[in-house]
Amino acid sequence: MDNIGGLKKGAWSHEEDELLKACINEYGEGKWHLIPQRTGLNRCRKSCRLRWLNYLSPNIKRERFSEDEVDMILRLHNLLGNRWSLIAGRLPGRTANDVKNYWTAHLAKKVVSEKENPKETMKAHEIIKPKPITLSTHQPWLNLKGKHNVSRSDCDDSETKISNQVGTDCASTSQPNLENAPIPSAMWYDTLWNLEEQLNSEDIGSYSSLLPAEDNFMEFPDVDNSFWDSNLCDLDSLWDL
DNA sequence: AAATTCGCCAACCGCCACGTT
DNA sequence: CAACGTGGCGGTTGGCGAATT
Repeated sequence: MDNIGGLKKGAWSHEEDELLKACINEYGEGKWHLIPQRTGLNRCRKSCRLRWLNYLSPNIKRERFSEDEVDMILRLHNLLGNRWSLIAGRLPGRTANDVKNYWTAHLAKKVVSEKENPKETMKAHEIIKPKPITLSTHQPWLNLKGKHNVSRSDCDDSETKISNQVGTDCASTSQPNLENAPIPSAMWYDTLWNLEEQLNSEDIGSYSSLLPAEDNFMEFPDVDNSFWDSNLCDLDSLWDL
C-alpha cells in the first residue's frame, strides 16, 4: 500500500468503495473536503471525488462505446477540441475520463492519419459546416436560470417551444421530450459554432467565459443518441430554422 | 514457457476559476 | 485587494492483463 504523507494512494479497496458509497448515499454529492472525516477514509478530497465520479456513481455506463457515441465524440472533438467534460456532458453515462481515455486509445491516431490522408467523408463534413449565427451571452435563452420552458421566439421569430425534461437533477428518470428536441439541438450547435468562430478570429483570455452558465447548458433537453445523430446529419435544415 | 511489448484504464498531479473571508 | 479554500479540468503516469516474440 502506498502511503505518502499520511494519505493513502493507489487502487481503491472494496471496503473503501463501500465507505464512500455509504457516505454519498447519506449526505449526497459535494462537500468533498468533508468526505475523509465523515468516512474515516485516509484519502484526499480529490481522490474521493474522482473515485465517485469516474467509477462508483450509479449513472456510469460500463459497456463499450457504441458507434453513435464514437461518432458523437469525433464530431464534438472537431468543434471543441480537448474539452472532455463538455463532450462527456452530451454522452449520458460517460465521464470525461472515459471519453479522454477512449480518445487517446482509439481515436487520436485515427484522426491524425485521416487528416494526413483525408477521405471523401471528411471533405463532405467540411462542406456542410453550418452557417454561423451571432449570439451573445445576453441571449435570453442563455440566461433563463431555473426556467423549464424557453421559447425560441425569445431569440428570433420562430414559435417553436423548447421543453426542458432533464434539468440539473441527475436522479431524474423522466424521458426526454423528443417531439420538441430539434430546436435545442440547433441552438446548442449555434453556440458551439459561435464559440469556434470566436476562437478562430481572436485571442481570447478564457474559453469558459464564452460558454453559457453550466446550469443553463444542462437545461437543454437530453435526447437519445440516434435522435441526436439524425439531427447532426441534417444540419443544413437546422441552421435554416 | 519465459521475456518483452503493447494497450487500456484508473488514478494522480498541477493548474485554474470562483467564492468567501 | 489579497489570501485562502474548494471544486473542477486536462495532461500524464503507473499498473496490470493480453498479445507477441
